[in-house]
Amino acid sequence: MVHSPSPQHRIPAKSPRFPAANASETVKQTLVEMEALCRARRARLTPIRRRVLEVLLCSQKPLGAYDLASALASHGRRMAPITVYRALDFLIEQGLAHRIASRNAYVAGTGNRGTTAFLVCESCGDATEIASPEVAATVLKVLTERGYQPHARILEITGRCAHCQDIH
Amino acid sequence: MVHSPSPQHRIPAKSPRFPAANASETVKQTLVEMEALCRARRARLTPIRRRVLEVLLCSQKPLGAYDLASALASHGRRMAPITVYRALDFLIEQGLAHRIASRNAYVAGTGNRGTTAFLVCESCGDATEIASPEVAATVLKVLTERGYQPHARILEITGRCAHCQDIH
DNA sequence: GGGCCGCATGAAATTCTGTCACAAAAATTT
DNA sequence: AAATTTTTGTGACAGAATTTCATGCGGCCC
Repeated sequence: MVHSPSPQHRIPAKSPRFPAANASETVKQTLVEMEALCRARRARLTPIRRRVLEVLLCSQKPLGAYDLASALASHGRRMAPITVYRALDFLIEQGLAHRIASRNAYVAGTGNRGTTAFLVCESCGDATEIASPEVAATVLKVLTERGYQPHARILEITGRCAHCQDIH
Repeated sequence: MVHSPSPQHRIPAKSPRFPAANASETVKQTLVEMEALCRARRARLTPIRRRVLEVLLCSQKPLGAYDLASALASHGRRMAPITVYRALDFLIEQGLAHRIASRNAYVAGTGNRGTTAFLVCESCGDATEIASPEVAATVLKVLTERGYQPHARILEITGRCAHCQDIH
């Protein structure tokens, strides 16, 4: 079910929706790398933040804040919204997560804090992070042409992914 | 090369926040044009839809659905959310309005239903519609490269506008 | 130790955004 | 005129995000 053979940023293709504790090997390794990144930056990846990041990493699709809150429930009580949002704020600051505004949802990122682009499938909702220097450069150019400070963060490009074209 | 002197889509620069009835001449004219466009398309620009469109046209900034609901209140009762959203759905379908997802807000459009790009100021929230064939082309290219069907609709580019750089 | 500061967390309430189901009204078609 | 489709109205509700106040914890300075 791999969309294209391009080896870009891909997050493990395991299926559990809210994998709680059974993070796959790949996720575990990514997590370790991100921990290291945070240490290097002197940013504190606390247990809560780590757990939010882990759930995001395990999910192939963008998750809503309340999905996260449910996924991280304990004793039947789901995590308070504010807690989730605070964790997300931190992760987004660090480039470890991104907000997909068109879906009010969040995905794990790569740690890169520059301009990032996502292909969002309007059918299945899947969001694929792509590294496209070409798009980044063009956007930067347009921004400066119009007197905008190049703070461009995240670019969402809506379309229909290869997989969903077949089905429907 | 579309540099600064491009006469792109600009919406009249009058100031009233919720202009209710005092639409400027320019707005009135635009409205007439859009009415004609709808007639040509056999799309029904009903009074409600027209009023929503009018408020959007009069506002220089993106408005939230509830801003619209308040602006269109009568007898102290604001318009029901669903009514606003239904009107917005119609307008968006017709390309007469766009959703700025990063702000949960809406702006008037030009009627063009192709790919549209906006420069969104992260400071003042202003959204400027730009016609940038270059960006559109680049995005299209990337989309097809990845096997995406080129349905790209609206592109939001975040930054800080010239005006806000001075202030802060 | 005791007090202070910065930071992370917890909890409640509130507001904002958006949708669903169903009924009534209006326009279009036959 | 009757049937059908489209639009609008109403109430309830889920989901998204922020505000406000309180608590706990580690380090630090005296």
